Amino acid sequence: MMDTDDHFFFRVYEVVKKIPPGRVTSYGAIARYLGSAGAARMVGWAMNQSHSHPDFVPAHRVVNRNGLLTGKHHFDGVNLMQELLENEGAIIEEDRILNFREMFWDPAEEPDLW
DNA sequence: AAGCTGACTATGG
DNA sequence: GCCATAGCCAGCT
Repeated sequence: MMDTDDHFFFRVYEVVKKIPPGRVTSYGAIARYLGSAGAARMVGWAMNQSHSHPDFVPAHRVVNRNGLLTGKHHFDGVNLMQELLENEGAIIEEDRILNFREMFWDPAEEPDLW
């Protein structure tokens, strides 16, 4: 485990930045990938602080396990998150990604990341 | 220092 | 399939 602790947020950003356009993932999937299953809430917190990260972090591609845009209220515009996702091919209705299952991207199943 | 909070999730009724 | 409950972990008050 080494330095995973201090770099937890950093690692979260690294993973989020690797989410391909047109794909989305969940907080839990990221936490699990980082070896901290159950730290899904921390991933959410990391997103909350993502503006502090020097690089662009596509936080809009991270939603909860139901494909619900739980973090939309944290974006500038109320519908900014939704618009960004729709621009990438997501079909959203009432803050929920209808084709979530089809867009889902699990970092733990991506050999390229390892 | 102790308790609350939250961009979560899994489980049971 | 929807609602309530309980773990979860780190930051914030």
